[in-house]
Amino acid sequence: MNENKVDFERCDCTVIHEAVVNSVRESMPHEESLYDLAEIFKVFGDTTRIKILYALFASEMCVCDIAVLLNMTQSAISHQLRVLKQARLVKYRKEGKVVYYSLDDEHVKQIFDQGLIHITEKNKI
Amino acid sequence: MNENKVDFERCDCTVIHEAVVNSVRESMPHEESLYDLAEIFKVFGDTTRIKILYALFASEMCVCDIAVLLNMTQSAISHQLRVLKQARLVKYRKEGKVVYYSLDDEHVKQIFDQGLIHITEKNKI
DNA sequence: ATTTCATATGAACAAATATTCATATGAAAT
DNA sequence: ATTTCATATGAATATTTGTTCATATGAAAT
Repeated sequence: MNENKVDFERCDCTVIHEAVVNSVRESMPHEESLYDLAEIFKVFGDTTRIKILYALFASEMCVCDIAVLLNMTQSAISHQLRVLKQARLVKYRKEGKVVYYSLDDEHVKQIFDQGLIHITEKNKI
Repeated sequence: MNENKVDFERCDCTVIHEAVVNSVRESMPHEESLYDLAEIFKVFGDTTRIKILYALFASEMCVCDIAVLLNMTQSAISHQLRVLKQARLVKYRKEGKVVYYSLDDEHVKQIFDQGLIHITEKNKI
């Protein structure tokens, strides 16, 4: 009796498919994994950082080089490099005053390529 | 003379490697592609949307089901579904009052998998 | 030692974004 | 026709996030 409908307080509507919800719930990855996944994509979700990563695909570069290339402030670039560093997407080496940044992840290119496939797929209406 | 150093107004430092900058500049994709790429990843860069997409990996669901599953407001889910719809990541079909959402992109899973590879890679210190 | 210069960083500000709340829409049932 | 209910949506709010500005750091050159 009433197997298919349940009332939850959190939602302002009556559930239609309890069985589906329960089944899907079990198939969901852990909260933490989902959070981490969103965190990486958040890092990729900014034009400046995407540009920096693409630049580093081509060559290791110092902060100032990147700033000139992207026509942005040294400070802005430095802040974004910190984000990329924390996400362990880039690494660096120091040479005197100059700090050279380079890619620290072989998967970035593949992730980007998949993203581009999505774009081109959706654009050919 | 002075082939390796140039002064640009936009950057508050003296460029070190003009040759590198010029070379990298040529290898950069078009501004528009980079923008579009960042836009998709921005969509993936939110826990709620990631959860919705994972739920839809498992099964087509109506808005209310998703709200209950994720323990969130129907309104919040509806707003996020709109974002996913605009990014053409989900599609829907109506059946009376109920609207069923499902995945509209075969690449999402692959993009997520690449992201997860990055996570697990980086977590094994 | 002092100056110079590349980079890093904290605080402030502006812009973007997620959620909530109230309400609209529209289809089915009464 | 009116009510009910699933979903959509606009406005308001709260939070996050990117850039700027001023300044700190630290290494090399003077």
